[in-house]
Formats: sequence, structure tokens, C-alpha cells
Amino acid sequence: MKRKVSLKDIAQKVGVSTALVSYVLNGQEREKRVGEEVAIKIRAAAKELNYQPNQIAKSLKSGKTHTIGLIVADIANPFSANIARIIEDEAKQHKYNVVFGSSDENADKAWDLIKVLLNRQIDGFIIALTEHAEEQVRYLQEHHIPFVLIDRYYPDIEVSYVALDNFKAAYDGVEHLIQKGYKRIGMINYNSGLYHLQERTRAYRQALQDYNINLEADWCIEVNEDRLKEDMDRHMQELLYGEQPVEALFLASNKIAINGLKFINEKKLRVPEDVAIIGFDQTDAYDLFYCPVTHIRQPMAEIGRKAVQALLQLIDGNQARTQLNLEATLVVKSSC
Amino acid sequence: MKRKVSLKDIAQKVGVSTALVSYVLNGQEREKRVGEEVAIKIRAAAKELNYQPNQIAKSLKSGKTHTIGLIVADIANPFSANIARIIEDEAKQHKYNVVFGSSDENADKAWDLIKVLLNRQIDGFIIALTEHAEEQVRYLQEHHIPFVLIDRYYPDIEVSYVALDNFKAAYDGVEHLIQKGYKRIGMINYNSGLYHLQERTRAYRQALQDYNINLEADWCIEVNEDRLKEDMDRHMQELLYGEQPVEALFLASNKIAINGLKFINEKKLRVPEDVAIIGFDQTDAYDLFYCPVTHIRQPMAEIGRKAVQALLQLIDGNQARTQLNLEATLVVKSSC
DNA sequence: CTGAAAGCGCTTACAG
DNA sequence: CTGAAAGCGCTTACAG
Repeated sequence: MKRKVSLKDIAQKVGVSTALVSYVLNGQEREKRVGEEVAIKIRAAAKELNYQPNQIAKSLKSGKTHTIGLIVADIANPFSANIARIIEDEAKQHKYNVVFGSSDENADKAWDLIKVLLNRQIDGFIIALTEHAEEQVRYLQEHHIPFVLIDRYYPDIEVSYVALDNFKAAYDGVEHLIQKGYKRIGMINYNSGLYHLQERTRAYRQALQDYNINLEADWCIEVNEDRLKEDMDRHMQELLYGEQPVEALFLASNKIAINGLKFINEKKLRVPEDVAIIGFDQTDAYDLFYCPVTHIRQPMAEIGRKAVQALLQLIDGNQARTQLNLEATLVVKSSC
Repeated sequence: MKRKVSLKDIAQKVGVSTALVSYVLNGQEREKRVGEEVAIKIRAAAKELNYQPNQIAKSLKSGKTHTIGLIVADIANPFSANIARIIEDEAKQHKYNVVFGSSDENADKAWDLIKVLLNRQIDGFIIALTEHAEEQVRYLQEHHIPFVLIDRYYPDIEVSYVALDNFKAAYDGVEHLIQKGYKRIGMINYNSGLYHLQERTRAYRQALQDYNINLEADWCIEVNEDRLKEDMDRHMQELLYGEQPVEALFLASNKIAINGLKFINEKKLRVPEDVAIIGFDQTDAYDLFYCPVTHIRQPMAEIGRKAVQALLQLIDGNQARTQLNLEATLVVKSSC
């Protein structure tokens, strides 16, 4: 690679010091009162040599890299990918770049990512936490590293986050099923200690209780993400063909819903006649299913944008804590 | 943020020069023959102070950032997101990070991204080109910036790329339709100058010709990405309810296929009885459609991995050009 | 209005 | 075996 042209090259060409070049190219010619002709010459030389400032050098000096680190569960998951896109756009507006990493819901991987990205001197993080990541949160706090949590957070730790009001979102969904007249309502959620998921289950139970609807113990199912298909097939079988079959199902994530719908397809069950369905998150699959699926939609754009804005505030030294529990939208289709 | 601990801090604590600290911490104590006790003390101090090297400073010195820039059409598109994940993992194995950007198929945006990332001194690019990006390719070549194209490439420019053998992939798909006995076969592709897309159309025409099958002019449709839904609805209507309805459809991308399937759902058409379908790329929607969709699957993992490997070779100064046209897999389901 | 110089945190010939 | 020093490409007080 050709050696890049540096400030020095311009300075030499024009016959001034690098200081002047720096001032002019950074628009400080007024406050530094650089001579007008000199400024013009400098700009001309910069253009002629096609000068591109070395951000690494700037960063070393300034301590700012204008890069934010995004840690999601899996960038290949549409939820993460969609958020990433929003964050990219919002960051770009503020001249920030995004480097990303996937934790696979694994706290150790997340730790590694944080360490690596910190060494790269990123200015701050947007993180979708894994389970057992309390130590990470504490570390970031203690070292005063700006960060904003998205999607997941721990209710008892006082940090900035932009998340969903999962309780309300799930409650509204289950309530919709109830109001449609369904009584035997099951739910499938991840087996996870993550608060935002537990809130969905809590809302399900609360809604049934509030409406005095009976909840059989084996209607509230937890599946493991690392063997999702097997767990889903087994539990769908039980829920739909067991002794006490449900007539409606709340599927608490996009991947859970997709697997559930696949099962329904295979068994040629009719929705909503044989079983009503309500899903969480968005996926093309909801629209494409022969019976478009009612689902709880998260305000992705808002989550992404607000997270970036909150992070940039922190980076700028503003200590204000941002804690948002945004509202979901219940998108009613034909499945219940 | 607390001032980070630097080499100097360790040097002071131990009472040696930063040179020694650098040697030891970079595993050069043998070739530099650093005294063993000193080395031990240095490592102890580094651990005690929780020293984290500043990669920015290293980068400034070495000219390497161990970061690769990934430019895709849209990180929110599952195709891009899946590739991004593979690239992330492969890059991580080699201690590289990934910063990404979405071009939205817009050459100017792609240019901006390239410029910005170059200023950030990334070591090389993996790029899914837009149309009209010849200038970008030339620029990167002239400046000897390592890059590898994925998915798309221009056949007449001699650069490294990892792509699909789109002609063969599409040919196999159309041939499958023919062998299933379909005669009235339509195709919907993007209206685009991109070579990889044009190859798909060329293969479609060639296959029909090879089998002496008549091709009506209005069976080979091009839609515009920026008004995809409208175009799809209109053309699906014509293709299926027009004067010369088709009995099979080749939908040449995941988004095209999803829109086509939605139309079919709305019209309550039966697949494959009313119309047989073959899709391109992968999407959950193919499995979830009531009639699982036969599709042409790209070897995503291989594309991503090979692209990273090819790029790292270039970064390491190996001039060997990598040009791969990988084979797709025809995944036969029930839709044709 | 301008230049010489220090410094960001590293690495690495060079001298001893 | 070890240290002093230069340098990567910038920015910015300081002195004039």
C-alpha cells in the first residue's frame, strides 16, 4: 500500500508547520486566526494530495474513536440484525461507526467481546446482556465506561437501558386471547433467568388469574434454546395432543413461534380452529403462514435509536440515566 | 473514566524501561534475552495493575488495526446477517474484529462507507458491491487496499471474490421444474445490472431453450427493489391470472419469494397445483409456508469463511487472487 | 499570525 | 541483558 499522505506532507508542500495545517483542516482557522492565503493554500494542497486524516492518530490523541461496540445474542437472528441496522443508521448520523459481536447468550463470550472491544478503545457499548452477566455490568460501571443495555436488563441494577415493557406487552397479548373467548391457554417461553423473559411468563399467569381462568401446571412450558426444535416438538405434541389440550398458545419469541408453526404445519392442524396462536417479535413467517399470525411487535426502530442517543449522551459526559420500558404493539391478524 | 494503566506505569512500578515491558508482554523475552526475574516481575505487575494494551497505539505504530470492514446491502436482510455472523466468527478466530455498514444498494453510500472505514485504517474490506461501483473497485486496486468481493462481482474486473455459480444454480433450479413436467415457466428477478442476478435470468432462458420449451416474453419479469411489493403484486396477478398464465414460477431472491408467497396466500392459490414455486436463498418462510418451498440454497458458511481467509491472505501480503464460484444446493420440498 | 515542541501509548532499531 | 530515543500521525498549549 502506498504510504498515505499525512499532515506533514501538506505542511511541507505549502511550507508551513503541521500545526497550521491541522487548524485549517479542522476548521479552527478563525479562532487560531490563520492567515487567509495560507488557509487557502493549505486546503488546495490537501485536496490535491487527496489527504485523508488518519483517525487512528486522532483517536490516540483524543481518546475517542467514534466507534461504538454492539453486542447482541446473534447478529444472524432477525431481531438482532434489525436492531443493528437501526443502530448503524443512527450512529452514522452522529459520525459513529459500529463494531459488533455475537455472544450466543454466553456470558464468557460476551466478556471476551467486551475486553477485546475495550482494548480497541471503543467509546461505549450497546449490549443485549446474557444471563449471569452481573459482573460485566459492574465492571463497566466501576470503570466508568459508557454503556446502554437493550432488550434485556436486570431490574435491580441502576443503569441505562432501552427495553420493552415486557409485562404489559405479554399481558395485552394474553388478554386478547381471553377476550376472544379462549379458556385453555398455554404458553411456551425460554427456560431462562433473563428478566425480560420472566416478565412475559409473569404477565401470562397474572392475566389468567385476573380473569379467573384456570391454568394447568403443564400449560406453561419452558424450552431450552440449545435444543429448541426437539423441545418444541415434544411440548407442542403434549400441549395439543395430551390429556388436557390447549385451545390457544402464546409463543414468547420469534424462534419459538417459528418452530411452533412448523409443528402445526407438519401436523396439518388448522389455525385458529384447532389452536389459536399469538407470537412475539416480528418475522416474515407470521405473514406467510397460511393463517397470518397475530403477534406482539416490539418498537425496534425506537429501541435502536433511543439506545444510541442515550449512549452518546453518556459519552458526552452527561450523567443522566435513561431507563425506558417502551410499549409494544399488538398486531391482530387471523390466528386468534 | 479512570486513566488506563499504560506500559509506562508498569515500567515505573518495576523500575525498568518501557522497552522491556513491551518485549515481555509481547512474548519477545527470549529473542531479546530479557532477564528472567525481570520478566517475572513485569508480568506480575501487569496482572496486578490489570494492564490492557491500547490497541489504538499499537495500530498507529504497526499500521494494522486487526479490523475488517464489511459492506453489505442491508445488515437487516437475513442473507447479509447470516453472512455477517459467519464472517464475525471466522474473523474472531484470527483475532480480527468486524465493523459493518449497509449500502442499501446505493453506490454513493457504499463510497462513503469505504472512505470512512479507510480513515479508520481498517486492514481490508469484504464487500457486496452495488451497481455502478466500478470506480470503487478501481480505487481500492490502485491504492493496494486488500479487499474481497462476496456475492456479487464484475466478470471483467480481475479481483478476488467469493461468489455463487449463479448460472449453474439457477439452471439446476429451472431444469428441476422442467423435469417435473412444467412447461409454462415464469421467472421474477430484480431489474438490476448486477451480474450475479443477470446470470440467473440467463440461466433461466438457456434452460428453457435447451429443453425446447417456449418462453413467452411476459413470463420473464423484472421488479424494482424500491417498490417491491407493488411490482410483485401486479406481476403475480398478470402471471397467474393473465391471458397466458404460468404453471410454475422461479422467484430469484428471498425477498422476491416472500412477496410472491404472500400474494399466493392472499389469493388462496394452491401450491403446487395452481402454481409450482421454486425460490432462491434461505428464509424461515420457505419452511413455514403451508407447502414447504423448494429452493436454491447458497453455501453461506463457505462464502463467509472463504472470503475472510482470502482477505487475510491479501492482508498478509500474499498476492494470490481468490476467485470462487461456489455451488448451490437444490433443496427439494413440496412446492414443485 | 505562525512555528517548535510535547505528548497520546505503543514498538523497535541502536548503543552500551 | 537493558535503557534512551525516535517515531507512528495527529493536536494543542506555549512562546514569540
